[in-house]
Amino acid sequence: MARAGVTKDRVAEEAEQLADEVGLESVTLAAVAGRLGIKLPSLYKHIDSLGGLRATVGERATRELTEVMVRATAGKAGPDAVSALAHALRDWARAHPGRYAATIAAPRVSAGAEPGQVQAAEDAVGLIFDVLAGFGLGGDDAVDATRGLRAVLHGFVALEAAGGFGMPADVDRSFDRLVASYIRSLPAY
Amino acid sequence: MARAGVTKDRVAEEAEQLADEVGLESVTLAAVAGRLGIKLPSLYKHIDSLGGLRATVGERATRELTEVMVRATAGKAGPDAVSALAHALRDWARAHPGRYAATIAAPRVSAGAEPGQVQAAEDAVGLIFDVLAGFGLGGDDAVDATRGLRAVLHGFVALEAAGGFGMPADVDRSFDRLVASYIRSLPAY
DNA sequence: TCCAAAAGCTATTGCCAATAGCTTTAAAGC
DNA sequence: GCTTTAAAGCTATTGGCAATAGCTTTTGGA
Repeated sequence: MARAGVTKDRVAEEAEQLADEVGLESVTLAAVAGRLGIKLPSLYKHIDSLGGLRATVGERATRELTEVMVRATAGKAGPDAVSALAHALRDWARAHPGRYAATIAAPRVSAGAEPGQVQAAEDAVGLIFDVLAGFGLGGDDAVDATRGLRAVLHGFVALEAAGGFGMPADVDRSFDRLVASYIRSLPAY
Repeated sequence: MARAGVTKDRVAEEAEQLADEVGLESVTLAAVAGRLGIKLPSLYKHIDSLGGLRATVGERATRELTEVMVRATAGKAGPDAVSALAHALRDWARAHPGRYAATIAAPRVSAGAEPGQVQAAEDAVGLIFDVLAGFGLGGDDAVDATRGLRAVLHGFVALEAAGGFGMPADVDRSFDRLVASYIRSLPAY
């Protein structure tokens, strides 16, 4: 009965949606199969393993996030571009928490990472690098600044997602000020 | 045969060591029990559940990290204190990756968090708050600056632990510059 | 010395990932 | 239009794990 019409992409899409709903760690193959209307073992006609599916989700999510940031920074430069990239990343991460988590867990280059995954991660970092290029940074300075921005953005988003910030004060404002503060520091790199 | 001499603290210690060795997510009750020389079901005489054990590890790790940061900042103030706190946190996180991960996953105040866990998390944040107090910050400014420092530190440490930084450039230097950059931005808060 | 609570055990259940091997569908070739 | 075959589904099974039930043994205090 080969008629459920399941494809690798549909499996990945369902896994992504589920990850956003219940958390990346709580995605089970049984639940993904159930959503697709097939039984768990049938999934193995489309994936290698749970780990492989997670890696696929990570790569797709990384490409999606990169695309979102590219659009957000199009036609902008300097502080405007950095600010737009920062807010685009946070907005997307809040809308897609499971996908976002997959982008961080993904680039395990140490283990046997697929070329596509590595490329996707490099493209994402490359975009940040390019956006910072307008500040006249070169060599190690640019590397340090890129790492700094990635740290600032991931740290804030991850703590926010983990419920690490108490209710009271305005979290949006805290983010705005952190990003603005980072941008002001760029000429010093 | 009540003679293995297992206590709640010993269970937590073994879970912590295992978390540092294989990762927090890969800690199984079977492995913890094996290390203690007892069978898995016997563990339930000392813990409530796997989730409860993870919460206990998180609380203990938060207290340990706070203590490390307190010692590192003792007798220091201003930029020196912030820098010492930052480096103490990163050093401890690199030495104890599983424990560190537990400190972030822990403070799920939204769900039913134990009072002890909430207190431990508040103490840790309180220390950062106090260290930043020397910069003349008050009210929301202090909250924003505290969130900013937490984001910077967690982001860098988490990306580093995930293998997010490619091999080449000196990671220590990137961290030093990010922390210095943050400290320079403090008067502007 | 006794006895009751603490701490261990075996057995069992249910969920999950993964594999083996069978069946059915559907498309491609004739 | 018929046949063949690969793809895509299925059931059955295994092994690991968390969790619970219920029994046994130890051991410290009355």
